[in-house]
Amino acid sequence: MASLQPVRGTHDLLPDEARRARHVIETGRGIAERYGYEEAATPIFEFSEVFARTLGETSDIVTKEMYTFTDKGGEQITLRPEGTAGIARALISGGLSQHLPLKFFYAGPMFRYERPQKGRLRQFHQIGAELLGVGEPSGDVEVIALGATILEELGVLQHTALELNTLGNTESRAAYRALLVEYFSDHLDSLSAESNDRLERNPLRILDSKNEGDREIVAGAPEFDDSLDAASQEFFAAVCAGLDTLNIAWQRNSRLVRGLDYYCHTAFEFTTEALGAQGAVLAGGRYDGLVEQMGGPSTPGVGWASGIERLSMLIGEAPAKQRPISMIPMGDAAEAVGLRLTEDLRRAGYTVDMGYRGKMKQRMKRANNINASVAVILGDDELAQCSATLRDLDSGEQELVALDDLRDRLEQFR
RNA sequence: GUGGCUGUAGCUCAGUUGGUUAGAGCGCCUGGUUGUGGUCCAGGAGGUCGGGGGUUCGAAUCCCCUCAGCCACCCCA
Repeated sequence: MASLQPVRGTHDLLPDEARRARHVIETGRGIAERYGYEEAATPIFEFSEVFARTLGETSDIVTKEMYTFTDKGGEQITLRPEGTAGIARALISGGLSQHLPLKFFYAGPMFRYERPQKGRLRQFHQIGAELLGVGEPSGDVEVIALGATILEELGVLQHTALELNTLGNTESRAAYRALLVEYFSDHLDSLSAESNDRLERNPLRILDSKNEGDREIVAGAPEFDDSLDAASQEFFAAVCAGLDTLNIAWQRNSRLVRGLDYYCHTAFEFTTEALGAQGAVLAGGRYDGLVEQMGGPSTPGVGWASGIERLSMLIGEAPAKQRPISMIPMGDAAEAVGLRLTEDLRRAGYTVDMGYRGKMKQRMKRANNINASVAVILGDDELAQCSATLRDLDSGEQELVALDDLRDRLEQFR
């Protein structure tokens, strides 16, 4: 076995898998454009502070998952663990606030130092969408609808369920958090060690604990809805109503919380059973406080991200490759003619393969292996008549065609 | 980061209580066909049994360490 292993949690995208990833990205990009989202790309590394400040000092991502290093200039740099912070930073540093609302689509690699598992990698890829400058619930609806449409187009929507929750506005969230801390503090001894830890850092997370003992205690915890003020309730109701209008099925999950500090109001996840413990396929929410927290003007935002590898695992086979035409010259004279024909056809838009060596049998075999639809055979007999033999590789039928007519005759094999 | 399972040819796997040159199917290469693939027949190449150390006359097989994948926790995409 090769002693050269890829770095843990990374993997190669060989053509088969690359094609699937490309299909996911192109589908996402195409649909995002119909919704008015334009592609944007931010650097894959930023000053560490961009993530540390926005994701929350106590979040898991910041405390243990960031790939951080000091560059040769002494700067603290971090490989991006997610896409939203970079977009927000770009909004501020590019002075884009005066062009709001802005609608961005992005695709690219993300990095998190985690223990790898199926559907969980250290370098993984996401597509994502961000809507900036829209504080209305219709923004949430649009963003979720975009996600649903992409999943549908990829053929995976039926394998997912949309879970929806609200975290309320800042005031409601703070009030609920206080109630939770008060409640759980009375049960400190019964809570798991992990949840004790969470009480300090992110008490909402306890609601989502899978620990049996925790669940019993959680069952008696205060309900989020009781802490929601009128404005927050109204907002959530509007989002739900919008989804209903669009016939997007959803279910309330009052345990659904987000790990990142900047989320408020809507939180959602399209989840699946098909990926083991990694249920989230496409997830996001509203982050009205983020841009301001980074030092920019107060700017509402809502968006989501989706794991390309996870989507790829759900879609099965990628669309079929283009079937090439196989050029098969026999001898030096034919080689030169074949080279020229191949180039002409390629420039005319055909996909053409011409081998670099080998006897006819080997070249035919290669034509078969690459799933060519037709072989163009050029030998002395053909050249003498300024013609080529076309062999239909599916039917096995072949015919002599004048070189001048070649391009037209190949039209049916495109 | 914690716990568990796994690791034999390019791929999927077999390998009997430790015993001689580690096997199969698929794939790959060559020939049967001086210019005809996909079917068929014949032959061939390819493995330091994840890596390192140990026990033993002898290790793919037993023990320890390590790396990687997978599963659960955690977290999420």
